[in-house]
Amino acid sequence: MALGKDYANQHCSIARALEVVGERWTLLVVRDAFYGVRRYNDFLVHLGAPRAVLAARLQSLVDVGVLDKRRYQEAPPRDEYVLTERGIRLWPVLRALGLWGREALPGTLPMRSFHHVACGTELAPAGDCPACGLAVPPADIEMRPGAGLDPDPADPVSRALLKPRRLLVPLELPPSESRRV
Amino acid sequence: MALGKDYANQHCSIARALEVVGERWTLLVVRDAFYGVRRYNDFLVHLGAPRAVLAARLQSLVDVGVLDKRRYQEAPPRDEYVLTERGIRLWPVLRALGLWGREALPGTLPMRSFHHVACGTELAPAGDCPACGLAVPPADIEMRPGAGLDPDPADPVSRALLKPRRLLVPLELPPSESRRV
DNA sequence: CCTGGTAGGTTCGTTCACTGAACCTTGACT
DNA sequence: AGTCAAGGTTCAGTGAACGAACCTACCAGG
Repeated sequence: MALGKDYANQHCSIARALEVVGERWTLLVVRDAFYGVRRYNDFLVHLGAPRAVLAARLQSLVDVGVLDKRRYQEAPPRDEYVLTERGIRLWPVLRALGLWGREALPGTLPMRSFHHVACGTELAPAGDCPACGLAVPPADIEMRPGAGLDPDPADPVSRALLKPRRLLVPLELPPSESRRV
Repeated sequence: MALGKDYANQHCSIARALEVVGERWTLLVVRDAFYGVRRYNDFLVHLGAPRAVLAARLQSLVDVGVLDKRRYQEAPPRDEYVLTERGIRLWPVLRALGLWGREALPGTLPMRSFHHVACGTELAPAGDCPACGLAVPPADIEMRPGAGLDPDPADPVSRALLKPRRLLVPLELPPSESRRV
């Protein structure tokens, strides 16, 4: 958000958090990372953000320790962006935002639902499993598509996200798909 | 965020929520509303946002039904901005952000803690009361200042927020205080 | 009647960030 | 040598945020 001076003297944890993840696109990048997106180009086609902005956001998320940039291939050199422990702790924020967007805003069909991978039960609003009575970490959550999703999206990342998927599992696009940008 | 086209075709509840509350200052306005701030000038001195931006944010929050603008005095005409039911449902978002800002970001002293007003117990991360085993609505939460707060802030709103306060209770500033802007 | 003060804004010029398009680099493949 | 893909950077144009000044309505004191 490039705020610095104004938010800095707010003496407030909420303001501090917003300094880090409050800029445009930032939380959507983190959301995609939970959905398994790891590569620059996949973020790009899924978000539709300008390349320069995406590069800046990825860099700043790495700088604050939310994402880790790591080499996954040497020739040609390719990096991927993976959520750190600190980034994974942002899940309750995304969860709360998504819940509010779905329930408090009018005329929204449910886009995705989140289930405990061990038992299939849909998670309670607080993020725990009603059946097991346990707090469910993001790695044990399965995302399932809902009625509000576009059934035939244009970009390959959205198409891959139409299938039920466990959070944080890297998204692997079929080679034929990655060509359609 | 004036995004419209880009976020709009994201088919995602998180993106929809961010369209509404994702702009700079917006969530801090909502936070202040939870703390009892209701008047334009109080938001202004506490946030330090430009007047034009604050006016635009308040108006857009009224437009989307998060705040209600209502006349509380006729002569001279004075309006106050109060959280609606829809706005109050944003509490889990602020809670999650504040928790992350405090626990995941380094070097932060706790600024405020939140307690169940019925028993005084500090709330669990999910927002429930560990002693009573109940989900606690914002109206039953008491905010208490923590070690990270500036003990002698410049503006009267920050000074008023140094005392333990129940959420959503309107902030009444002593007349002598409101003069020091 | 004149001045001053307060609440709640609007207007305006400057600065800064976002946008979209084009371009660049590295390495693999043919 | 030419082409392709990934992952960027650069750049001009636009829109939003910023800070200061100004405006309006009302009341109080001298």
